[in-house]
Amino acid sequence: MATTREDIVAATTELFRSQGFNGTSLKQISTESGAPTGSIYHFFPNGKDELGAAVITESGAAYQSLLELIADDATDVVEAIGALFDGAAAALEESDFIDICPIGTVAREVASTHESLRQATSEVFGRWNGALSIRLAAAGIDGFKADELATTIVSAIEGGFILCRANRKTEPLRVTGRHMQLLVRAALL
Amino acid sequence: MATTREDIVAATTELFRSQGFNGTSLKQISTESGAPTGSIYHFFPNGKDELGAAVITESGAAYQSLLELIADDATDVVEAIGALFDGAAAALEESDFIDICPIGTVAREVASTHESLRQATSEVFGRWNGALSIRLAAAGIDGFKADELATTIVSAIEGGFILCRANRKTEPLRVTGRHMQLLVRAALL
DNA sequence: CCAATACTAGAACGAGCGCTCTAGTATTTC
DNA sequence: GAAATACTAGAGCGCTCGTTCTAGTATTGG
Repeated sequence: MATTREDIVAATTELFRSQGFNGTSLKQISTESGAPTGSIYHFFPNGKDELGAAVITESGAAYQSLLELIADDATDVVEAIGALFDGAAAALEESDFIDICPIGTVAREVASTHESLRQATSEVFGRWNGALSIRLAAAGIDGFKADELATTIVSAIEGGFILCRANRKTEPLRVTGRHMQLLVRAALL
Repeated sequence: MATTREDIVAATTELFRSQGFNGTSLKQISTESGAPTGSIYHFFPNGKDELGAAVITESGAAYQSLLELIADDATDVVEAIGALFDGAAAALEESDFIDICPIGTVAREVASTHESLRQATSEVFGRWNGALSIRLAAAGIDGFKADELATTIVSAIEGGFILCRANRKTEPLRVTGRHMQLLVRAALL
């Protein structure tokens, strides 16, 4: 059984996915989560900004766990990259192209206007980069190259979400994933 | 001398870059463009949605011209890709990380809620893809492969903007650009 | 069992939203 | 030069925004 706080964060995460930060109102969050305004302000006294930061940090950690699960399940790092992009594409299709990463959306919207949120997104991306980088390095890629490759892979996933959502097609993520596999394979030689 | 309509579109484009669609109010657009509300509704009778679509279509065309200029200025297609990403990175830094592509931001925000805007973003991305694809094919890459590569390149640019903006660093775009050059070079062999 | 704390509940606030409307001034067209 | 059209100007509409506030109910600790 989920706590009220978890309900609020979960509902907000879902709303951020399809409408972003500015497009989501506290009224909607209250309705979708079943928690009244008072509860939202009880758990997040600084209001929407604080709730937004929690959504970014916590959903960022959840994505990272998923990423690590996928990676450690694959037989090699090249297969892992493919599974990552194909998994994202499948989730997107299943949700009628709603289920994109909310962090990239919020980063674009508010990086210039809400410094605390910008920092939260930056930290999450940094951690993803680290998780990917470590696994690429473990597969035999030089540390610096691994870090650069991880940066490109995160960029490609986030950009892939944009094209998939705009076109209502999963091809961009799948195609981009295959190109990322190619880059990793080349770095392994 | 710019027309009032051009002033409105230009001001809105600039505001979308830093705050997105939902984060930008008509009041701000009026103030920044110098045009009163009446003028905005004179040129865009269907209001904010119609203005938003115009911003996407017109700034999309402007970016495409820039892309073609850069591409046709370069000695080869690999150099062109590098110039594209480095140019984007430089513009970003010069503008204190505000000057990202507004189209990717709007696509993520409103693709599920404003069908007309989603279509506008899809068309723009399609045209960019075409412009890139033609040039990759002209350099000797098989047509289908060229199209796929173009998709990945557009994804990578848009995703690169996210990481750069979140981290307030230009490295992600530059690193990603070098990786794209690598992919193109590999496809040319 | 009672006091303190945690949490729920939602009405109400001022501010700002997108949009409409009326009235005005330029500019064109015949 | 008169009539029609194009555009400017901004006050004001109903509504929703994020936030605050008061009052209530559970839950906990001594």
